[in-house]
Amino acid sequence: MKIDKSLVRSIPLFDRMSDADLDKFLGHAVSRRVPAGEAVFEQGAAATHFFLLLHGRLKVTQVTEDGQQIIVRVVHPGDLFGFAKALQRSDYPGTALAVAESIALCWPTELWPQFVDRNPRLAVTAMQTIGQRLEEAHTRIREMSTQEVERRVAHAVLRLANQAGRKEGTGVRIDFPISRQDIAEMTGTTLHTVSRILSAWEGKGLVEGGRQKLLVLDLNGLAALADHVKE
Amino acid sequence: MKIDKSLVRSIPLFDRMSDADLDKFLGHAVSRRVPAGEAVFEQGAAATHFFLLLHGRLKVTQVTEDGQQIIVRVVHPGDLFGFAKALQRSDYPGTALAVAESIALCWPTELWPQFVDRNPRLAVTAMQTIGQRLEEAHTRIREMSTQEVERRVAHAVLRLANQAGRKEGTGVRIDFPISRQDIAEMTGTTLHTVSRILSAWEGKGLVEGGRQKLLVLDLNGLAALADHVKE
DNA sequence: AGTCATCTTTGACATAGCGCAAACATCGAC
DNA sequence: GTCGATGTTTGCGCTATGTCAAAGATGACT
Repeated sequence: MKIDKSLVRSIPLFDRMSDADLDKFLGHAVSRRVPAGEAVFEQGAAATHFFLLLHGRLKVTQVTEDGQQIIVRVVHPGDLFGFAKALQRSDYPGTALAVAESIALCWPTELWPQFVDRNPRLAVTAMQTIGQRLEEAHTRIREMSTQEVERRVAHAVLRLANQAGRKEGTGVRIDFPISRQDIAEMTGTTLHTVSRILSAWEGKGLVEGGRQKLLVLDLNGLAALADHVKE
Repeated sequence: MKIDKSLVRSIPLFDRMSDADLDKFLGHAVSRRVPAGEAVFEQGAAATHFFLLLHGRLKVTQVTEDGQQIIVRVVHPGDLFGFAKALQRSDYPGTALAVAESIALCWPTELWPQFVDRNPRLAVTAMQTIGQRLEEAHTRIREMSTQEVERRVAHAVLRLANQAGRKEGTGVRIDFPISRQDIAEMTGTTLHTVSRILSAWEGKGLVEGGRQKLLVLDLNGLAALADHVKE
């Protein structure tokens, strides 16, 4: 298996690993193509592998007992995901669904302890990564606790623009198919409300919508909305 | 410094550490008494130490730019807190306030890497701990996204009863001073709404309130409320 | 005992945003 | 090009909750 090392190197989790160890690590990996709409793993399934996204885009979702769905996070190229076993779970807490054609590296979870034993730094950096996710989660909790829907949506869109934005003409295109429903599930609201908000924004020239499309025209304007303390 | 090893042993983070290493670890600790109402550290301050709560109770809070406060979590005896540096932050993301007279062990953050180097397992178990917190955060996000206030409050109270409950007569007493405002900040609502909800519950004989007091009389009844899918 | 600072309760009112429903747009398949 | 599936927009009414306000409780301090 021949894998480009540069992408792997670029992610903090591996940047300090020796070249030999990295080769060994990659040697155990299997790469897997995932067509859009297909799941890499399902919520509740045994956590047999952990993954690194090389290309494409995934959304990790959870479904509540009563059938409601939320988007836990979006996985971008270079992100590690399906970490469950390392966090002492035996099953995946969510479903990872490809929203665009994707390619992921897969390792059997059993290998994780070995890699950590051989390379203690790995555990440290992994912990930092998780720590970052924890912070993001707290940010989200803070927003949901204190901000009204429009500001939350503004923040979510800005984050997407940062993480998955591609310059396009006057604005920034969100670089994967995303529906109002998705945005609703990321911000804790309904697709109706999101639709209304985006329509209003479109009226003000802040964004430009479309079926599963979003183009941000005025980042500053959006940021103002997101930060603006209503007076 | 003489410290009782049994409590420290009982927490997962240290259960696999050798006796010699544990002694060394504890040898570097300083214990600190924190009177109720005083902060162990403040949001934004340089993360000079990390801590282990031996006795008492803390709440970790964050304040938003516009002055709103939320409670990130409650720290119980045996919990590690003020972890910031291990997660690659240089400052504390929140304030840790003693809600009851407390005693904490303190280590300088610089020691963390040493301990990890000497004891790689430590990093693994630490990561598991953080992973658990991440899950809790996601649970909270899920609840805030999909459940109405009353159910969220029910869940929060049940959690408190589990983690800080002391049997008392017919019911379970929440074992530290907690205000309606606190519960509101844990569930993303206002103290008014919490007060109304608790009053209603009191009417149904589920709980018994009081100034900064809460006694749960009917755990099952509350659980029913928490799980009940409204039909 | 009395005073004060904090909490708590409750009422009245306002409204954000949800649920429901129906029309409309877009895209891929045939 | 037509059709069907899937996503989007928009109107309308409703209600859960926030906001504002004021009146009790409770407990600490002197």
